[in-house]
Amino acid sequence: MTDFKRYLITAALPYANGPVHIGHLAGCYIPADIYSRYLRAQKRDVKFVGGSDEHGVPITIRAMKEGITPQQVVDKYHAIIRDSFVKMGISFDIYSRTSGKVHHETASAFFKKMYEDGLFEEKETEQYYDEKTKTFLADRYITGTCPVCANPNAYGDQCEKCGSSLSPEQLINPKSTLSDAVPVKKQTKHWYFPLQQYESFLRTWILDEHKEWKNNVYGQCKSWLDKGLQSRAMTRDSNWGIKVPVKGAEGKVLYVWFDAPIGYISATKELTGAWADYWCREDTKLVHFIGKDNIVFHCIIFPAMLKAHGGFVLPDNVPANEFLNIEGEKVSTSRNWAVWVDEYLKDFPGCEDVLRYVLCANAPETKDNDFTWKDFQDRNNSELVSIFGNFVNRTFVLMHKLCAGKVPKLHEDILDATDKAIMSDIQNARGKVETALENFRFRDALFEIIDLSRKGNKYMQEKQPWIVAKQTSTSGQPAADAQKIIDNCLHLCLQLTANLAVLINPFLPTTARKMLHMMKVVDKMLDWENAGKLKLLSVGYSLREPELLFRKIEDAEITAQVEKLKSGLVKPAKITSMEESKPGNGKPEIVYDDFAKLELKTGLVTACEKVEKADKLLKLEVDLGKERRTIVSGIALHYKPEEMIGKQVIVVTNLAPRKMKGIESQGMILTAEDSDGKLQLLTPENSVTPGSNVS
RNA sequence: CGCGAAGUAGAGCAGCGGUAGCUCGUUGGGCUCAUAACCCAAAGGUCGGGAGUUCGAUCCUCCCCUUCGCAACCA
Repeated sequence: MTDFKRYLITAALPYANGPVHIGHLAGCYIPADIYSRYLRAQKRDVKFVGGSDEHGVPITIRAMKEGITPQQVVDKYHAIIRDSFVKMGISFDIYSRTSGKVHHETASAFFKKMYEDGLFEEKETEQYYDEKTKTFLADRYITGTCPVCANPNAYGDQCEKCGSSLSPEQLINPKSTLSDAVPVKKQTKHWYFPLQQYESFLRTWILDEHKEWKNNVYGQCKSWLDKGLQSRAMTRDSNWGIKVPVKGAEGKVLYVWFDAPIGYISATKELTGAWADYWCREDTKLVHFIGKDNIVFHCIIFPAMLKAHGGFVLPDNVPANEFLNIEGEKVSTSRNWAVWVDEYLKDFPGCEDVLRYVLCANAPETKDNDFTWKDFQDRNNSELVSIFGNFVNRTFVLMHKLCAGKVPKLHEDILDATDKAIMSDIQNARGKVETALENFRFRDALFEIIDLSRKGNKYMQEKQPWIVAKQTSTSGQPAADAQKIIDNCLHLCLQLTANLAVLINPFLPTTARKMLHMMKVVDKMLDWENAGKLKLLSVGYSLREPELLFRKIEDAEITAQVEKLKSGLVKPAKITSMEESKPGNGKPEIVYDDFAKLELKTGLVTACEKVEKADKLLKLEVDLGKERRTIVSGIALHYKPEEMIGKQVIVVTNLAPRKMKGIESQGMILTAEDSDGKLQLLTPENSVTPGSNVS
């Protein structure tokens, strides 16, 4: 367990169709970096690898929309992402990319070996195909009108407006998002990986041998295994990606979730000729840092692939974090509700460590957490500036004032209980931080360090050397006894400061370097073995004037960020596209005859009840004068059943009937949607006879 | 609908069978070396709701509610 010879740390490959935001950092890059820096400080053999994930359909679609090539898309974002990581101090030993040559060869060979060993199943299925752009369409890339709520922008797998799960067949007027073509079904062949064959292996390996994994990870794996695994297609129809290295597989590429994790292997290959030591020897500890959305791929599918291929180590742990929300709402890149790292770096130059601190201190380790700018400011101003920074600063200032700028002697003869307590606090801190880090509890580890500086402040307050200094002898200098007390206090505070530098180094590397500079010592002092030692600074050594480690963050900066976040918010896609298009609306012009095809009548709701097991559906009985009809409508989130009764509504009466949750709906009720997604019934201004024509 | 995780003071978190704890914030006091920073103290919670097991439950069991995630060819 503890005798691993090598450590291989991976952080999830960010998808190169956009920049990274703070949720990405908090989710895996910061914890992975802290862990790697900690291991390096312990002089362990560690490789920290990562890279951009550059394949997959969303990239080809972005390229198509922007009129550039997929390669140009990934080149652009790979550069931005890499730059953000470098500036944030994420210390990858290599940051590679999956469009690279080594990766193509590695992933291709990996697939080929599995293929030749007969580990895949070949299956022919029918899939939707866009004949105009000559591409197969995932359900996600087919849109049409939702049969449940009539949202015209529902996806082939789901309607985001009403949350209904859909399949492409259910959409009214299905269209390809790529070209407006009507999708047609077409035969296609793919290679499936029969995960079920690895079920018993996975069961033993995870459920029996890795009970120490985090609750969220273990729970989700157990759920998958209990449900039973199924074959999964490992190839896709696309021309962007890694060609399937099999005869007759033209126009097919490896599924991104097959190719991406192999990217960890390729990156290691690019880094070192000794890559196989890290991937193939049992005494390597492999740790994948990821966000919770990736759990199954890293705990089930990739390990099964590694096992099937043979010859690779399996991850020892997969400490997945939950998600970070922003100002109470979940991050959404499409709505631009995010704090982008590249923008933070421009807005807060020199404050990289502050963001590292806040994201670690508030990391979503056990549940989703919320990032607020107010909390960012509070943590900076109180914990970093007031507690940690201030301790270091007052130590240095006093040392210059009372000890002539040199490390004072420790007079063992007059050490009292308070001195001894702080000495053991310093010695104990290391163990606490180590335990927390070994168990991937980064928040706790960081807290222990801040707590140590808190104890330092308290110690100094009790010793109050500035008061003691006033006990002067006849010469006007502090009395000899008084000076001894001052010496001891500042000696210990300085040793504590040196310890803080060692401990904080994995978390806030830039801050640790600043502290080294003040103490005039070399990087070597940051070696982890120095943590807990009380003789890091030698007596008589002269130190520099202090510089401030952190600056206060003003209210104005915070309100500006909140403002920026809110003003940058993109309204739902439908509304923006309408604003952008020419006056009128997004749909093509029609003639009167098209409109006349609709039969619209007024109706009176006579009865209404909620449809069971459907969040959004109400079942209504509507009086249309000559007849009564049952209509199912997706308005339950906006109207209660009882308030619907007696309402006048406008009904489309010649719409083909459609079954929803087993109830046949014989019409459609018209509503208007305002900007925040709330539905309002359309209703006659004054009461009219049920069954009146609407035109 | 199914599966997983989470719901504890104003905020963020810990505890997980025996009189509810930490940090920040708030209020009051003290100090002045320190970036109006530091130290001390107080106020603030029927531990999501309900039932059960137990001498006793925040902690175990069951049901329900809320949030997030996963799955159904979304990386």
